[in-house]
Amino acid sequence: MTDVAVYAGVSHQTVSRVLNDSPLVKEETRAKVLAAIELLGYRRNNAARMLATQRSGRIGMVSAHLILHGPSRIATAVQEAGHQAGYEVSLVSLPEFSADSLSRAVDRLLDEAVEALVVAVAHPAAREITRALRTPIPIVLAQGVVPGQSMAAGIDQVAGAVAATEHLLDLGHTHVAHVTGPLDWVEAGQRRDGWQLAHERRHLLPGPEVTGDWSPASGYAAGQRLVADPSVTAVFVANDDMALGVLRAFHEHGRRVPDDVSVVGFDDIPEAAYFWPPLTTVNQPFSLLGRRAMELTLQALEGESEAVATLLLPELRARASTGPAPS
Amino acid sequence: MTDVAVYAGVSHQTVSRVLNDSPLVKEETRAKVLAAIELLGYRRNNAARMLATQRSGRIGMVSAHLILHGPSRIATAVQEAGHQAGYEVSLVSLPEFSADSLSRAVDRLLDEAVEALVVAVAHPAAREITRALRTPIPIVLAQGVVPGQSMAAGIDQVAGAVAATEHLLDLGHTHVAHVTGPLDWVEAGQRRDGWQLAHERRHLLPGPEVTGDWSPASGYAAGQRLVADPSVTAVFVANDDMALGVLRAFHEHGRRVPDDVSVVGFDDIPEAAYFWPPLTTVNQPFSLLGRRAMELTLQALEGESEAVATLLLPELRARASTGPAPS
DNA sequence: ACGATTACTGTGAGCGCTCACATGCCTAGC
DNA sequence: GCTAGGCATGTGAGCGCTCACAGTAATCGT
Repeated sequence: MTDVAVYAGVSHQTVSRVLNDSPLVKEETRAKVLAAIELLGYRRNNAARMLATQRSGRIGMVSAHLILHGPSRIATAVQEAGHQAGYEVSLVSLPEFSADSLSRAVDRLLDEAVEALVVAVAHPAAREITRALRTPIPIVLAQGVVPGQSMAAGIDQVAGAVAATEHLLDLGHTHVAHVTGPLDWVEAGQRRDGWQLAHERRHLLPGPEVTGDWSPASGYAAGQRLVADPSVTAVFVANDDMALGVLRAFHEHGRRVPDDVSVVGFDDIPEAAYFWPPLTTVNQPFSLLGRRAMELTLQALEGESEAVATLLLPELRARASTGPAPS
Repeated sequence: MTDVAVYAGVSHQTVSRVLNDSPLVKEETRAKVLAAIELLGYRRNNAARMLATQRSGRIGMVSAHLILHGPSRIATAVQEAGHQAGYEVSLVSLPEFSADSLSRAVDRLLDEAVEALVVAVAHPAAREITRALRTPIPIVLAQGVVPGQSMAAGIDQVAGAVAATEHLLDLGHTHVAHVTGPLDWVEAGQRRDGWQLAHERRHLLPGPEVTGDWSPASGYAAGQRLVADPSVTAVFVANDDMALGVLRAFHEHGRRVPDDVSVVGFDDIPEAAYFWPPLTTVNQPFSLLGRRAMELTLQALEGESEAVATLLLPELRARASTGPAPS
């Protein structure tokens, strides 16, 4: 920086002003400085800047299972929203779901002097752990959100599951089976709750429940068990990947979809519309969620009072995999 | 840090030594310092450390289309390998494929003082742009790699495409149709080359070629065009997502897979084995690629001579979507 | 024509750490 | 008993930037 200053014939402070777009620098001087910067290939040293300003301009995000559709969409959306707000977003992904690995990830981010933390980990323990953190920075949850929680943005999983289940009940099915996700995920539990709630509201007994792990393979295994039960005419599967496995199991056993059995998924992955048959599913507004989470973060950063959780509404996408109950 | 030093009754330098695991500090003193750190909730200021050491311990990665399977797998693998080597990995994703957006992403990373750059962008221009960069840091390519290139790790797309095509020719098909990816992706071109090469080697004429954009929707559109051609008994599709669309188009037109027509995909996404029928496809060793790219990066960081590109071999996974040519 | 304002630019300290070096202490060797 | 050498610790400078403040020159009003 001194080099630039000398070359442009000004003081280091003037160079600093040019770099920070200060309005109090003469156009002519600015041009000289800019030219010197260009010529010398100068880049401002961010570490020094951070040290002097006591700010990092960085927001930390911790996420898990980035290979899955939902988490990866959320991470992308948060990152983009952060960039737009002029922040750098550091993403650390958890190798596994342990308290230990979470706190190591947070540690890592704290070392980078992040000014806020967005936690998108669907494990119920995530809430407690992050709450127990003794740091003054704002923490926003973007997954595994329960209603009424403060500083959190989520998608209403219960509402989505109710919509999916009701869609099937409306078609005349008397009960709906359910393939759950791993129940240590907040979302998996909430989708299961919604499925039960929809039955309760109509005074119906829910169909059988099988637990999966989000993977197509687990859906396939679940499907094979459901095939054995002839009373099952409708299945609500907790995500699209597992629904794919369920569809395959039904195909293999000659059960036609939707003639013999209807299937609904969750997530609306890009592939879902091209399954055979095209999958009725629940679309989640991930991009919106990312933006909302970032809004909350920025508000907190500006010292606004703690906002309450926002729950966004997912939306049913009816396709060919669901039809009236067989008579 | 001074606070800690005072509290522990030592000098700031001793605290620094404890923080850096220096062996020249007495066990007793170390314990005192550690206690003071714990009590005061002290965290070392990384910005100051970077400023003093002139090192950032950070590797930059630029990637595009993180929603797609391949790119996201590569990014995850690189990040993990970097962490294991004690580096922080900053990932910036490109909103689009322009030279401008690439150089902005690189700028962003250079601002963070990254010590090396991993570029995983499949666009041919990426190579030129990064090469033209006037920075002394090592740059490693992890996608869009052509053989013989230096400082790059890639997966041999041509070999994969040859394997896929030959698998079909071996089954007695006299020619294979091809659904390409967007041809401004290096990988899409290379898979197309491999498809042609396999035909040439057997002195056969390749079947029709349709261009897609990686999405299931584009695969579906391509499938509808291929259905119209009764001579098409085998299709090599440049990725699994498009293959899904192709399968659906065939289903809709009553063409049985694999009895009437065989389909091969590329990528081996987790869903592929559960398509209907299960999709024969080409598995790419993404995790290995990520590790390899990081190895190259670390070598370059240690000042080793420029290594030549590594090309990893993908592997055909034969499943039920391919069968003998109809007689 | 003078001080009061405005517009721009310069000065020096300090952010929190590590580096190179200086110092003090203890043990071993003769 | 004295010194050479190793171990443990302390000292001060400086990394590259921004902040608060102190100039200096040009402009204005009366």
